Amino acid sequence: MRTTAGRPKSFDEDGVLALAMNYFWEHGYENSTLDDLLVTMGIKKSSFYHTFKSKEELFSRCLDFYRKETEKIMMELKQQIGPKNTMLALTDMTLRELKETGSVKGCLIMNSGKECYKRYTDLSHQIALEFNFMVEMFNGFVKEAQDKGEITSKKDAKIIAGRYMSALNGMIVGIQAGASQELIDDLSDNLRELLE
Amino acid sequence: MRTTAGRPKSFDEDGVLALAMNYFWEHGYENSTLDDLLVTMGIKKSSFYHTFKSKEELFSRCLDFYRKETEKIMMELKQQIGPKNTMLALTDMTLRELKETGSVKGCLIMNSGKECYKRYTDLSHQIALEFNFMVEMFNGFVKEAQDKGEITSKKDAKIIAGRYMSALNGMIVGIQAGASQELIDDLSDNLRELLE
DNA sequence: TTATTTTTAGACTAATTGGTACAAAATGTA
DNA sequence: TACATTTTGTACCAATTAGTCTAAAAATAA
Repeated sequence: MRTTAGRPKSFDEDGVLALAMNYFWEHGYENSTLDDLLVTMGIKKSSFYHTFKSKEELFSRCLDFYRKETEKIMMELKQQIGPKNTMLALTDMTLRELKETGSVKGCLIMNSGKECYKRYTDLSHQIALEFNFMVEMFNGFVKEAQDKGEITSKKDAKIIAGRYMSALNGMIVGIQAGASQELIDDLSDNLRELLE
Repeated sequence: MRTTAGRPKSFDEDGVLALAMNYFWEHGYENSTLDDLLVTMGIKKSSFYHTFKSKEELFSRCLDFYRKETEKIMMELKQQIGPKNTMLALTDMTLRELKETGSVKGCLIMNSGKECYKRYTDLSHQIALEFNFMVEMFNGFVKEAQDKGEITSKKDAKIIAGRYMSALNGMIVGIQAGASQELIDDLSDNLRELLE
């Protein structure tokens, strides 16, 4: 199946993409320097620019990678624990991350939306697409949960999904701004109620 | 009342603070360069460093200024339209800003919380204080609104206030990530329902 | 006037940044 | 072998950044 001549690529593109994505996720776009990313990815600068156009293009591909990866993970989880519990798992994961590491990263798409807003128009446009893609996925989850009777609320699935996402993001921003444990506890109760 | 010798300060400290605060609010902390800020404040670099220790200290003072200013405005508004309507005004102002300018800035404290999180520990600590100060203020508003019968829900005021703040921030992040008008409309409906 | 302080103005620094250029070595195919 | 391609290494670049320094002018009090 190898048809091209020359030295073959020694690194897996998706592999380094995953590494870069996690670094971006942890540090944000602008706060990730190219040198940091290169160390993380384990490749040299010349090698990087041979494969990727720029830091921005790398980030763009990471955003896409993130959304696809998230979707894949959620779909697999849905098979195991059902749609409602998969959505609740997002809240649980956030709370567990906070307990175990002392901080929360939040959703890469949301973080990037805020960071790129009104400053990187190309990225913002892409982020809007990824965001709405995720909204659609959540809609599907809620719909399925309603069909299965996991969610008894007769509200429009779109409304439930949107409010849940929004409330989750609100909680994350609150945590990052310094919300008390008491407030965090109540906000997570609220999240669970939203899926009843 | 003037006792000190020497040339008197030609600029009002609160005045330039307000100008800097608005610039930070629009552009964020790191994306506001010192030169931009100096132009905005209308003072020279030497003059700036004579009065302020550093960019970080300026920002710190702006955060404090913002919170106090916000509180003052909300207190005044409360006198005119009552506590519940004052809280609802935050949502309305956000929606109006979006309609009129095509974008939303969000709350400076929240924005800064995200930007400084795990990176500027001193600022993060201060932001947590400002944040919880605002939470307390909102609690007071809800309590008063319940006493007046503007809010009929018997839920704990703390819970209502926390959920409202969180939902508002969730909507703002959503808008900045590219939420559809349909979603925005529903989230603002939700915000109104939270204060019933 | 004299002492004190703030102002402007401009040059300067040291560090960081994303990105380019180039050559040599490595690793494959034909 | 000849050719193609990727890799490493290193040097470099141009721009941006927060902050320092120095000196002279301006505005006030005593």
